[in-house]
Amino acid sequence: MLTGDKISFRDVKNEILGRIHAREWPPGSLMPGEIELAEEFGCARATVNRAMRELAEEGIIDRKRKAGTRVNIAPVRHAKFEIPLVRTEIESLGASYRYAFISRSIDLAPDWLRARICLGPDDQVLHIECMHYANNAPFQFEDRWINITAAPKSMTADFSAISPNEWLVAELPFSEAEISFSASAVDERLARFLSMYHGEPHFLSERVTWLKDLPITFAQMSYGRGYRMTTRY
Amino acid sequence: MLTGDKISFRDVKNEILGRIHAREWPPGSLMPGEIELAEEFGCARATVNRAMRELAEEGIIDRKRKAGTRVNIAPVRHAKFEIPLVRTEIESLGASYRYAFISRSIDLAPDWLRARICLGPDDQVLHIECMHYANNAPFQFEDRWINITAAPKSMTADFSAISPNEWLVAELPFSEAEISFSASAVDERLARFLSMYHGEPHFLSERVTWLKDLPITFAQMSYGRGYRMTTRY
DNA sequence: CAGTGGTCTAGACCACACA
DNA sequence: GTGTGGTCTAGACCACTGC
Repeated sequence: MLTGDKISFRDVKNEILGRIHAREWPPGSLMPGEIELAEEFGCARATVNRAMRELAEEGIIDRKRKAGTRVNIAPVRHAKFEIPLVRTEIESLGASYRYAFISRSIDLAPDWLRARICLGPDDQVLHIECMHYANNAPFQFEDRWINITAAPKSMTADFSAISPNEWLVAELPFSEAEISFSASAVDERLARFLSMYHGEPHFLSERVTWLKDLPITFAQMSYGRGYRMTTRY
Repeated sequence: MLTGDKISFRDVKNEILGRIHAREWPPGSLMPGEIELAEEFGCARATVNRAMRELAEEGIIDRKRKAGTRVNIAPVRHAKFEIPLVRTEIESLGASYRYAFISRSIDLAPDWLRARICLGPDDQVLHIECMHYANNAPFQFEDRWINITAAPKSMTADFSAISPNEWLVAELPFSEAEISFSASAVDERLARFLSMYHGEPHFLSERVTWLKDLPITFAQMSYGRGYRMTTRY
């Protein structure tokens, strides 16, 4: 367990993980306190604290004041997915990126959108459609709605040159986002843009972002054939 | 900014975030060092360190020794998804859970599986198929392959009573997992189990887990109609 | 009320990466 | 080399919560 002369919080973490895996501290059981472990490992309590805090963040253990620390029975695993810019995503695949603008319009927010992101009946939205290509093959169709009240500057942005995705990240910080993934069938129009068949399954990502309770944007990203989202943990 | 008499790492974090949002430290710029900030905020360096470390973990800033800390130009956002037991997932929706065993067999690992998770040509696998229901409606079809070499105990488990999902979580720790999501069309057999139409899109989740380079299990989870995976960040 | 984790401090040394 | 972040320490006080 010694990697050097001093005990690192990583050593402590690994040792604890090992004991949990070895069922030395079985799921549901109470682990020793920080002070006790610090003495056993010959390190400061802060070191044990950091190790255990990280394990708690990862969902391996559960900590409560006064009650102590327990090994989680069903460790709720967390998978972390990176949410990059489409361009970054494509370029990191080693492919060339191309952006294509499709349409732009300004409308009263349609009812379904008002309901979805809590807009008033008189709020106007900027509606953009565009495509993202990887090596000139259709990669993603972006259907973007921007709340003009929250982002008046979007009116003057030139979305024929820069994608709304990229413009928003650069211009508008957000405090909160909701993202969801599902599978859906492409309709006839979408099928043409993505070079797919009408009714073919596609991976759909929907995103809403807010800046302090003020809805900024709603987007539907439809991915082309064969897209998969992968992560390790 | 003061929440009490002492400066918390949360205060520091919020203050830094505020300045980044206000473009006081624009994207790509070099931020002051830890010592300087600690002096400005009137707290210890460790406090600033923790604040900045968390911001770095969240992808907001980028830290390098000697080079200093910079605001990320394109903050790579991370979305965290919980990966619970199917049962837990269903119950937390307020629905009743039911498990149904379908089939069990022991075979030489098929070629596609050997290639997928790096098995030898003579390795045997336990193949289980089962269903998970929410309020008696089809929720998920689980197609599970277990590496017998890595998990000999699985041979004697009673998978007609407990789902492989649950058995594995309880019995076999893993050190690493890969998970991926995609959209696919249901084939004829799957359609019957999920009460869907042949060719209908469904959300597909694939998972591989390892224990120190030793592949343990591969699973395909096919979700029923309308499933969506959602998170906030 | 008392015990456990949560956090802050002040100081120290180390490791890495840039010049 | 030298400066910046990375980490450990020893000690202290606080806050929550179960008894």
